[in-house]
Amino acid sequence: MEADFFQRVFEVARMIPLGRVTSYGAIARCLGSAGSSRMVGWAMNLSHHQPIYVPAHRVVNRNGLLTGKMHFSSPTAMEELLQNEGVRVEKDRVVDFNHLFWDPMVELSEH
DNA sequence: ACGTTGACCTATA
DNA sequence: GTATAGGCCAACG
Repeated sequence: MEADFFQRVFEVARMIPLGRVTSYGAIARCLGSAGSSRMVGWAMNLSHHQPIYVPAHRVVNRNGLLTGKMHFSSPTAMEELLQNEGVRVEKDRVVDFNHLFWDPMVELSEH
């Protein structure tokens, strides 16, 4: 069950519940490559080229900052998508990020 | 082929 | 608490 790193990232990203957010490091750690958090960002970049829908807007950095919003169709598309799901975004930052944080490793482990 | 960049994180001072 | 350094691996020029 070893798929490409990017493929796995897409899988986890799709598992993110609606109205929840996670971080690159959490996904990278869940995949076993804790230090490869940067590759998660690259994977998200390729997510737009993927046939499946990948909610890249639900993935933010450790500080809950929308660092990748500039890579979206529009500079405001990311926060608009998040707010559309009920996630409050202020100044390119997720409000109550700690409360909305979704750790794939913990959630999948307890399941 | 080599050097730089990048949607980041952790550690140390 | 902030500031600085190192690491990570793939894509781009």
